[in-house]
Amino acid sequence: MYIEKLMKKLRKELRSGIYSYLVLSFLNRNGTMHGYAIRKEFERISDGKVVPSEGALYDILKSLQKLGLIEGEWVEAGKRLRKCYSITPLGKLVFEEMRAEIRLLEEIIRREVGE
Amino acid sequence: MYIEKLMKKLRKELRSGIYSYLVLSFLNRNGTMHGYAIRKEFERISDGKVVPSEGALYDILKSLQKLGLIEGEWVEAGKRLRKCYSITPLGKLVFEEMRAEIRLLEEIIRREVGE
DNA sequence: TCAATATACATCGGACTTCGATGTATCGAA
DNA sequence: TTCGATACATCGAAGTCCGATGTATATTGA
Repeated sequence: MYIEKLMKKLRKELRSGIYSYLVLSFLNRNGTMHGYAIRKEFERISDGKVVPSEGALYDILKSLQKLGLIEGEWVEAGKRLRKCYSITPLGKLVFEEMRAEIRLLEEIIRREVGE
Repeated sequence: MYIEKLMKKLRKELRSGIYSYLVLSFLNRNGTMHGYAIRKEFERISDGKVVPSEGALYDILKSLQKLGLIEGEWVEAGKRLRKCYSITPLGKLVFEEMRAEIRLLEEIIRREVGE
């Protein structure tokens, strides 16, 4: 159905940016996590409703790393190598700034749309 | 400064989608508006803090029109032609759906980050 | 035992976004 | 008459998320 596809597209747009924010928040709270665990955390906190695709998540992780907001490190887990991420001091700073930005947007939406 | 540029980029991401949502909201509330007026409305309701660039706004308008959420019509204003937009029935429907999606995201952020 | 499922990482092309720069043109006011 | 506000639009750049695809190990239950 047309409206289904439409909403999928618009949902995607609305979520853009919020994914990065939540990743920073998870790492800020939990210390260190690997990609798969981060994805599980999205599932957990949103009841499976707000979960980036695997491809998207690794893009986000790569991007945040490139920006210096998180750090990745290869860690042995049994015979398997896992890439574990943690937030940097800059990441913590930026997280707080993003928080302020989100509050601003919430405020504007509340004023505009009501409730 | 690095963090300035960083925040600019991240702000942009966070705002993605919300612009479309607010345009629909303006048209839903005001009936008919032209592009420039929509931009002024962004300035008004956000104290100049959340305003898409001109390029971005016309892209958004074009996109919403293509999706069938708004309609554009050329109207004479003195000797000048203005393109006036209004929301379609589909647009109203989608606006409500987006509202639900935004509430969901707000709820998740509130649960995750607190307050 | 062995087959399915879950865990875990990553890349690629496609479709799409916002932005800044640029261009055109009209209007009102100093 | 010149400047700034009004008003529209397009373009390339950089970056987004997604779905598909690929690789490989661990676990579980039939």
